[in-house]
Amino acid sequence: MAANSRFAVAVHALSMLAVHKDERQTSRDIAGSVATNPVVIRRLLAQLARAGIVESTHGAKGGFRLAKPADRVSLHDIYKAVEEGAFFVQHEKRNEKCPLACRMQKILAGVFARVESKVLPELKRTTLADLVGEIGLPA
Amino acid sequence: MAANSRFAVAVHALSMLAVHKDERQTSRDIAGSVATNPVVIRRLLAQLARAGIVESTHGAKGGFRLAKPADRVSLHDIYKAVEEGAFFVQHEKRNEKCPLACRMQKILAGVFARVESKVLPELKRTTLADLVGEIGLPA
DNA sequence: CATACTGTAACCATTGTAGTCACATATTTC
DNA sequence: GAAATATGTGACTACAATGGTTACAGTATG
Repeated sequence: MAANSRFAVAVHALSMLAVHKDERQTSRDIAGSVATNPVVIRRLLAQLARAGIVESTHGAKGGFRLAKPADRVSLHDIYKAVEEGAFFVQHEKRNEKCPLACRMQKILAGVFARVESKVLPELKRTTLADLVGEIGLPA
Repeated sequence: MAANSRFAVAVHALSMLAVHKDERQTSRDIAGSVATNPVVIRRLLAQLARAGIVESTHGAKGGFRLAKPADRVSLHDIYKAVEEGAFFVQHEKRNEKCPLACRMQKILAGVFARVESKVLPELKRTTLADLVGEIGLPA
């Protein structure tokens, strides 16, 4: 893995929990499906646990499960939990003495806000349950 | 600068060219406003030149200018020129023997495509001229 | 020819992410 | 209670992307 695939991996892992909603899944199980290291999964799911999306139990027969029904977990919840910040980033330095540079800051903020206002509703509308529905029948 | 601010810097630089549309701007001029190194600007504008968005001339009195009117340069054109790939990225590895993992690929692709279908029209609709219009009157 | 530009290679520093090992802690099972 | 099985997390390595910088070849102007 090279690029930032945290969101994709999170959705994959959570879909797995949603499909097997009656058994706990271990980080090893999930890592097996995602083809990565269990520690990577534990770190990612730790963030999702802090966001109230999953629950974990230690010890034998332990593992992870969803903390709420799949139709109450939106992609936006997941995104917020695992990715920080916005889709676009401004350059933080600029020449404060340049009038254009100073105005660009607000203009770019406006552009980014407009784009985000298109994306967020789509992410909020889609839930884990929708994705699981697309899978067809669970294994 | 830490994060990926190429798109923001590109918009900043191009706005500058749009505002001063009768004089060529040098990479040094632009770097002065953006507060970065001229080479960084030249590298970025070289990509925009390949995309047909700016033109450059070498030598004394040389520099950069827009290759077409500001109302014919959309933010989408700029984005395509300076950022590669999509907004979201999938994890490329997965357990090919796991039925869920295999289906996740298509499901994620669908999700990402839906989000993109919300973003692209917004980027295509907005032009450099729109941004320059927001600046108020040029210096 | 001197000057003033772009284009680009080369290199360094920084940062973010993934991957890995190790281990403290918690829970179940026997 | 001891053994087995989990999570949570610190520490470390490897790697890729980005930005910043220096240097220089090529090119246009006057």
